[in-house]
Amino acid sequence: MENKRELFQVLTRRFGLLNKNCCSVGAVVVSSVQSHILYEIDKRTAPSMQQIADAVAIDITTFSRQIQTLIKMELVKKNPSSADKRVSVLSLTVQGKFVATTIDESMNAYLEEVFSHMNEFEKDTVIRSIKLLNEAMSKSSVCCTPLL
Amino acid sequence: MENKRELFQVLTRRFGLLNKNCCSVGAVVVSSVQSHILYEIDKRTAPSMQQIADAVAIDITTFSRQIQTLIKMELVKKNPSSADKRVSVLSLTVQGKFVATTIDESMNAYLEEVFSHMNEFEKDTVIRSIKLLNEAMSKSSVCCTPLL
DNA sequence: TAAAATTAGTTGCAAATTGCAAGTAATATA
DNA sequence: TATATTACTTGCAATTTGCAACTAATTTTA
Repeated sequence: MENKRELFQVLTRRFGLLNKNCCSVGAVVVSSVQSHILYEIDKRTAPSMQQIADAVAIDITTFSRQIQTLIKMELVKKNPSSADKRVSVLSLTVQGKFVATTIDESMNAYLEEVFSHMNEFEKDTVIRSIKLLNEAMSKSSVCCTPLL
Repeated sequence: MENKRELFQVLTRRFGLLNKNCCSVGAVVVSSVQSHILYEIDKRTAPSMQQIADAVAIDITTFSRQIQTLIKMELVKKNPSSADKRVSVLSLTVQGKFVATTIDESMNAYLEEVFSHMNEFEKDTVIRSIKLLNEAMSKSSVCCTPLL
């Protein structure tokens, strides 16, 4: 029975690092939180602030300010919803879409490179395992409530 | 061929969250970076500042200040090395050791809980996959240098 | 249907975190 | 012995963070 935490500690650190370094596209430099935000906006249709804030699991006040920054950078647009005037609908600008896509491509390229060190069988196994893990984590009662 | 990035994005977000919430032990609250630092100090014998800073991949100046904070919190001690007077040797205080151990236990407990949603075979497969992934990532030429 | 409660989002702090540039002191190199 | 390198620290200055307290819109409820 090996030390599971060690394994995950290393893995998450690597991904943290990767996220940190992923995020400049030409002259545009986005932080890793910002890249997550772009990613989630891109994935959804007409999402609200709260939806994205929940998806990336950051405080709504922090999120509000991050969006302000992204708007200044002309990567994101914010429009009042006609259905509910409290709600702001988020979308990517053309540039934002480009940045999101470029980051996505480079991340996938990186993952391809990583997987190139494995044979087909290993590759499949690893992918399936990550899926299993994600499912198990979402079922877990412990995650994301204070642990102690 | 599914979207690998999506899989990893979700996984790392979950672990990020977990790390965020992991880290209060009684009255002592440590940030996730600080818990990584404690973890790495605990793992090594008589490590230097630079060694730990490299291990957790943070800037040495930021690290220097984080250590100052941890010393004020009485979780870490710093002693000049007798072999090389430039070097500071780090160690955990009794309290620091306690905090590190408690966090480690709660993380492992969480992981056990997550794995409890799987059968033995799946469990083994997932663990083996994480190992494979870590190895592949360490072989990668792309990781941790600017991607674009 | 008017008052009360909830929801979405924004600001004002104040603290913590970050990294670059420039420093000191100790050691290694030429 | 002079020069470079290494280990670490400090001075900024910018960014990021979260809590509390706010506005405005919508729902609930009595």
